[in-house]
Amino acid sequence: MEPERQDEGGAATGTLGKAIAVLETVALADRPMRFTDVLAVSGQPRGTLHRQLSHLVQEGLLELRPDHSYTPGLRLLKLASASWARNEFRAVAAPFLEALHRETGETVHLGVLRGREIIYLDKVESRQAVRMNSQIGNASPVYCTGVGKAALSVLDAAALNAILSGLEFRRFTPQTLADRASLLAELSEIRASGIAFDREEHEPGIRCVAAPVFDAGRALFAGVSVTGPAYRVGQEQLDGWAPRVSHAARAITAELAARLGPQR
Amino acid sequence: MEPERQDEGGAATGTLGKAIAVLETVALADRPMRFTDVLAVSGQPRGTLHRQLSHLVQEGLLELRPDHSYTPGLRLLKLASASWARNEFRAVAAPFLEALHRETGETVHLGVLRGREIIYLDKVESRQAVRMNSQIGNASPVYCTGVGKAALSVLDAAALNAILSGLEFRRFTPQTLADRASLLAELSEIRASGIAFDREEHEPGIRCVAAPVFDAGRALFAGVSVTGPAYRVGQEQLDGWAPRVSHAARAITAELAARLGPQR
DNA sequence: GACATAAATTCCATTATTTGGAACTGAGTT
DNA sequence: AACTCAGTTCCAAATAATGGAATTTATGTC
Repeated sequence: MEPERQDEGGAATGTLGKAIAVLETVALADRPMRFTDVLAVSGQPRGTLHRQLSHLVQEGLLELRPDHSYTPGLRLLKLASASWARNEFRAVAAPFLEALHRETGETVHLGVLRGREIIYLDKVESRQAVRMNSQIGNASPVYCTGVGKAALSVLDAAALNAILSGLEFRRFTPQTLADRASLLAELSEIRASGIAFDREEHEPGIRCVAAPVFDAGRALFAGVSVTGPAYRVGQEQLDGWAPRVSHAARAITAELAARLGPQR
Repeated sequence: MEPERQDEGGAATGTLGKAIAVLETVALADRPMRFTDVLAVSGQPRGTLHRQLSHLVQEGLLELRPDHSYTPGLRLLKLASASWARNEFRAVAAPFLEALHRETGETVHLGVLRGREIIYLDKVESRQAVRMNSQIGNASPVYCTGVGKAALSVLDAAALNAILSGLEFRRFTPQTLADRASLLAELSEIRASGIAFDREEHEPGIRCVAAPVFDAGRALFAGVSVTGPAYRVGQEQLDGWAPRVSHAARAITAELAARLGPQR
């Protein structure tokens, strides 16, 4: 057995960590799971898992339906609601994302740099509020997403270096920038133009334009993007959207400085 | 010390329960809390609390900022997104709530009966997506809210009796129905009309019209409401909205039966 | 800049909780 | 009636949490 993980963080969180892993398994599943379903993926002994699920149910984080399937509980929804409403960065950016979506008609993302990955914080997809899609909270590589490259482009040399060293490149598509030199070259172009593209570098058939959003004082490096399918969105279209994306990104950056900057 | 709680559920959830209590304290606070702030409300020893917070941070449920304040973490946002998107009942009702809001211009609520309380599941307030307000997940008394009385009105005698026995009435305003007899009388009127009002019975200056939503097969009893301030919304206005509210409630109820009913 | 004060963090023997294999229950099937 | 499978309960052993006190680190004051 592996006694330690090499990842950042380090120490084990004991009981809580296992319980949250179970919670996440159930909450992120695309359909209600029954006891045996959870047992199969959790890799824990029956007795242990049963007690963990019982505790989660008692706490209101999960709900046990009459048919013995587990679903997210109302208390989780409450925490959900609160953490969503109180994420300042997301809240500041939201109206700009909406505007960008109205202007382009395509999917708009807000992603933030976290270690060596991009985590999606918000997404605006359809005009009707189909908010909080499951994409939110998910991680993607920095080096082959528009938002990722945009965020990298505004890092200082030291921080960039810290991320690049130890970054493992994987070729997702033929277009993926799969080595340090290509990425660095691309980043200096992005620094010059203020715009990053994803030309089917992560997923075949998916393109995007992105621009950086940041608040250096808070070590916040992020990006906004407009994404579309390649069959409908050509390079000219991306170029056409670039000014709007850039404008939105600068507006959010300015708003961050104004709203969060002059505190205490 | 009290060895047991008389509340439903019973057994203690040990470590997890305490950790979640801490998580909730921080996540529901209206501003970032520092260690001492949490210590003051948690009532736990320093060492214990510190380890709990550390674990929550390591799990990504909380985030520790450079200024030593704790805020909800990205993993909580991820769980948020998922549990929000996957709550079937909320998702089924959402478009009808939107429509009701467009028709009335006032705040629309969706609340569900949980034990002896109403828990708010969704809320549509402004046209711009200010969704997931902090009200969501909060509990209110059944006997003095429109949604609560609407939900009670569709319960069968046994279930209603189980809730009423042991219900403690509190007079929030001069209009509050603060005893069983008044409430029962009101409920039979609601049963006859299919419409419940809150005439400043819970909060002074706040009125609403509500109608019941239910899926008896799943023991789901809920309600939708349109709420407004008394200075702007008179009884005539509530009466005027009543048909629309009632229509929305029946539409949701029907949709539930169609979407959730014929499963397995 | 040095000092005083408060806040945050670490330590570790004690204590309580989790662990997990196995036995039990009950519903559905052959 | 015997069999299977999902879910639940049990309890001695192993493990993780506890919490008071000491230590380090931040913050404010003169």
